[in-house]
Amino acid sequence: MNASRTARERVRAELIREITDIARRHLATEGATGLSLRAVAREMGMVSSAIYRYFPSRDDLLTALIIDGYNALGEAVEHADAACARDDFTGRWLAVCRAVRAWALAHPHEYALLYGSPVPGYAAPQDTVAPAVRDTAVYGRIVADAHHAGRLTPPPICPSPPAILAQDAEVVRSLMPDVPDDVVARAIVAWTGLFGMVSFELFGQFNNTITHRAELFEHNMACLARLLGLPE
Amino acid sequence: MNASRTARERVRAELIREITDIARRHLATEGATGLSLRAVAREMGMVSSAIYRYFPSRDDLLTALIIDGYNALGEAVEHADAACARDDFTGRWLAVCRAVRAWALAHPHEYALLYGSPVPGYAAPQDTVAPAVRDTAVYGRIVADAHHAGRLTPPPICPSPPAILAQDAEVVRSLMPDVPDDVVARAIVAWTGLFGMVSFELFGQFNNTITHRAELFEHNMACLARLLGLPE
DNA sequence: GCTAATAGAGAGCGGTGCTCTTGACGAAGG
DNA sequence: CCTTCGTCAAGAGCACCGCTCTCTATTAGC
Repeated sequence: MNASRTARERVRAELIREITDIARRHLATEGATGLSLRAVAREMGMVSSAIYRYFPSRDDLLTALIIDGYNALGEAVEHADAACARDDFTGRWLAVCRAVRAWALAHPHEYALLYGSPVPGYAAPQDTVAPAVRDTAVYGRIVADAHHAGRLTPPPICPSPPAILAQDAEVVRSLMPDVPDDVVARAIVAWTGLFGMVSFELFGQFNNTITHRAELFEHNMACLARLLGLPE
Repeated sequence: MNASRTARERVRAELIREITDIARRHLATEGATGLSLRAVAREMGMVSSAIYRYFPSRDDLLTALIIDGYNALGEAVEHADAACARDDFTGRWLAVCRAVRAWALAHPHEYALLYGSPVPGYAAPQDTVAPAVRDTAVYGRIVADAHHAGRLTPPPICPSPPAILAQDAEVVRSLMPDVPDDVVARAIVAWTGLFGMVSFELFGQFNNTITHRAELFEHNMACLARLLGLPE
């Protein structure tokens, strides 16, 4: 009875898995707007209406892919960080940067889904927020570790953040505990700088201009590391 | 004969203008994927097939909107820069940053079209590249002006760029003449940082985290100014 | 074994981009 | 002046989309 129930559940889970797999493949080749429930159903030998037994709408399928994407990126970032010596904070930051860029280049459409223009009419449900910060959590840990090890020497060039940002810093501190406001602010600069760089490359802003993208990326991330206060 | 020909051309130009106006309004409310030729035609009291006399495909209409968007953003940036004292280089940089952010917040869907995920299957034709660098050209002038005025003091924290980037720097130098490679590299860091920040805010990455976005933006752009070497 | 839940199939609605054909109109040339 | 030719709006139609509804067959649980 329990076994039989799980039997049905199992085939259902298997079908859901197959749907998302096919959908992810379609996403990778055609992009988000080219993802169609009917095409997925066709490839599964199903009639289109049957898909709705498993995903009540196209947006729900998209949500599943988004969550998968955040988790895949987060996992890649976690692995990259884990492969570094714990006290090599600059190395950990650079490893995270490279992991983000590599994953984005390998999965451009998924990256666009996560960090590109939001799909109109689509509101990210609450289930996405936890996977969405997996990569940021790794980054926050690096910043916090470096700070607590006394290896984060703020460059003298940055102004100190206005007092009003203290509230927001408090929220961000859940990812990088016990770090002062100015470090939080610089951490945001570096983090947005990383994704600005990756997005520019991936979304075509470097076309006809930058050819040595890996080298430029490496150099720019080193610059941001210095701005963040990481040692050389 | 010439007058009559221009008469026909005139009504044609007027219709094209009306189509793009309506399309831009639809784009602003529904976003790029919600832009439909049929809806535009409906609003014009035309039958959908008639639109194809003026825009051979949906992508061509999109291209027109993209060019308009680049020009609108470029114009906003040019005006913001022009309103500053020529030798207030930091002020000019900050004015450009604020102009980009303000325009993006006012036209989120157009910004997404320009700097968000590329529309799948859409390749930007060559006509878009000139308008696309209007804002960057303004930025390049600021950097070059500051450098030649001797007001660009490179912070000691940045590594110098690898020699291989010299080729790409040569291309970038068409926008900021006679500027050394290391300045070019830092200029790219700041520029991608600006758009990374705007994109994060606009694409929802700051949801549930950052509330004082204008203040954070201001502070971060000041940080990037210092990284760039601009005076306080 | 019977009942109730579940899954798939099919038809259908309104929408999309795009193509092709048809008929009307206006401008240019004999 | 009249004809010819290019332009344009219109309509029908194709293949696709998301999504809903109904009907039937299967299956699980009592």
